[in-house]
Amino acid sequence: MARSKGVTIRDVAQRAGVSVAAVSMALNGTGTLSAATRLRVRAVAEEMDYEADALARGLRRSSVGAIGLVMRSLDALGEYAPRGVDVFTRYIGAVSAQAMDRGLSVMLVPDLTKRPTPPMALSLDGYIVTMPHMDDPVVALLERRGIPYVTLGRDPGRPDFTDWATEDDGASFRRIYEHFAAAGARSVALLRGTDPNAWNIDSEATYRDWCGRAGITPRVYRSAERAGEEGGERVAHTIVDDGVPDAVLCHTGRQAAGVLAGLTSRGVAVPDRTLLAAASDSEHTRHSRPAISAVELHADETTLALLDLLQARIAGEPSAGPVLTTGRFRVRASSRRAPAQS
Amino acid sequence: MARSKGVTIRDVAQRAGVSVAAVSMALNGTGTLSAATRLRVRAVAEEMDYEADALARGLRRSSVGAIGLVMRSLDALGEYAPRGVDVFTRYIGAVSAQAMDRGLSVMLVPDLTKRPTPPMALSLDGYIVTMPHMDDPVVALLERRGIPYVTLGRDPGRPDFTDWATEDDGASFRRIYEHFAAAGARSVALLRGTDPNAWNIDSEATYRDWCGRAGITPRVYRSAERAGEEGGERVAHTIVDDGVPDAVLCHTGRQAAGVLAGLTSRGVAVPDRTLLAAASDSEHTRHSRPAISAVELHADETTLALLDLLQARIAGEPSAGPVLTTGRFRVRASSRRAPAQS
DNA sequence: TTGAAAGCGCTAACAC
DNA sequence: GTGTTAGCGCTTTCAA
Repeated sequence: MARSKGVTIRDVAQRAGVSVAAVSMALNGTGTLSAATRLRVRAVAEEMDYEADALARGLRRSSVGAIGLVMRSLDALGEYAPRGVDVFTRYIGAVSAQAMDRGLSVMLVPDLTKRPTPPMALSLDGYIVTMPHMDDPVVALLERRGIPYVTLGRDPGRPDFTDWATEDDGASFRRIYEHFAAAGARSVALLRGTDPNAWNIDSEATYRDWCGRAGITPRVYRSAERAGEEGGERVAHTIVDDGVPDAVLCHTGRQAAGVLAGLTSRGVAVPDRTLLAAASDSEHTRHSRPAISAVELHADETTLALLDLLQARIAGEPSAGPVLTTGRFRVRASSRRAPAQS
Repeated sequence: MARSKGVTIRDVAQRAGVSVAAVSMALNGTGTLSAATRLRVRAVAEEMDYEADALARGLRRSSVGAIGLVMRSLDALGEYAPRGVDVFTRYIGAVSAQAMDRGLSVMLVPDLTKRPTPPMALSLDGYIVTMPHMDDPVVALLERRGIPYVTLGRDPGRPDFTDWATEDDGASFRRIYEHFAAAGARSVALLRGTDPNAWNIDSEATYRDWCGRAGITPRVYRSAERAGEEGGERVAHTIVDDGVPDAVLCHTGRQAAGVLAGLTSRGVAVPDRTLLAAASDSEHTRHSRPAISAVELHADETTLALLDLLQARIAGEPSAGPVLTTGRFRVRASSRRAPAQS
């Protein structure tokens, strides 16, 4: 339907009085054609508003000028547009925009292993997989099919895989702990998610490591990402029951907002009694009262690296990864001792 | 490359001991096949992890299960990831997410008329074009090629075209003017953008109409969208030179942030002396001091309508458009007489 | 320097 | 019921 009115290579050939092969060569700059024919064919093609069909071309070349983006965190969430959570859409936007600048189109694809498989999924030139899980089936599928891919965040199950980039979460987390410590916090609790990705796994490790150095007893809580604010709120009660810590760090903005609500409802003042921060930003962290300190996303640098890595992979060049970019912790009222407006 | 390892329909046919046609029929549920063969073929296909090549399939069917999204505002901006402006990425996210739920993939495509044309662009099943311009070449191209499309925001040059949806901007603008008036504003200036799209054109008309009814002399200023905050700041000076109005409404968040800066630098206090609001939200409106009142984007409802319209168009059904969804004006400190924290 | 022809993997007539 | 075959629009040998 979409391609019904298309001018084909045959039409051009006929009009130019040459063979289809000549047209193909002329337009792709391949083969040995006289400059004259080449020029004439190009003129005719231009005039006829001819545009090679990407499908047919891809069928031969097996390259369609488009890459896929699959966001595992959203797949896990079971919801592709969670309210107020904008980190994901920002990644999508950043990737799409930068890919465009390279002449690549980006297709957002849901969990590749779920049926029915999105039609074009297996025909794309390559993939960016965000936050792959331990033994991620999507990664396995890509691997099995020989489709080039890179990941945002390392693949926790494959330390040897180097085609990944991420913001330096370890550094961000440490900065937050130090910020807490500087404000006098002695006990710090961590609320992490349950997706088995590097983000959760490595961050807990960073936390335990830091606790070890600081001589603090680790207190790790968990709440599924999909439980959102409610999950955070539930955990807040447990935290209070276990004894109010001086500071709480939550992985997601939604969790942090829930924890804030929970703590407040139990009479625990933030930031006066307990400091609060989130390791990823969202509408929730920005608009809570008090606003919640968080690591702000600056996707551009990371997605740039990812595209570089992916293009190298597609071209069959050796990996230059992994790439770590800097995260930026933004201090807001929730972790400032002298409360200020957001 | 990407498709190198692929199992083809022939492999399946051979293994199942049937013809390729039988496999095609079995998997697509078409033709007349005995239940037995159908089942057996399916089993074999499953076992071999066979997945039909979308390219080859599309070549025959001319339908690839993917739609394009082209954002004219970003094309005009010349920059696909403007800092702090998240309305666009939110649209992208919303569309992608909802399309996924319908088994459609979304491909973000830059200006279709610019060379080189994104390879897959002309092979997609349909398009969503956001904010088409007057005599938009992208729309013309789609039209010429017979590719179904719908638009976010009406096509200003074609009043008869009905396949569009948008938030009810007219209502939003009127609500803002009334909000201004209720706060005692007598003179209201408008700062609009220069892209020749419905958003700019209709909003100015709404403004002039409202001024007429309210007996206010219209004061329309313009600043190119791509001029961003700087543009807004420049205009602020002109506005002050022309005489400080009681209120200023800016089309974009970036413009509003610039106007705020400009007014402030000239000693005009917001909101004490002059009220300020923006007709579209962004990081700037949310994080300025004072925070700027703005129409918050709730893309879901609108994108839902757009997808409905597009699917109808693709299916060749009659148009059910246009669709108007409700915008939501969020009052913040910049337009509240008793200043409060953001 | 050019053209003819063989497919890429698939679907849909049309035979058997 | 099932298989054969003719393409979809393109690229790419291989001959001419």
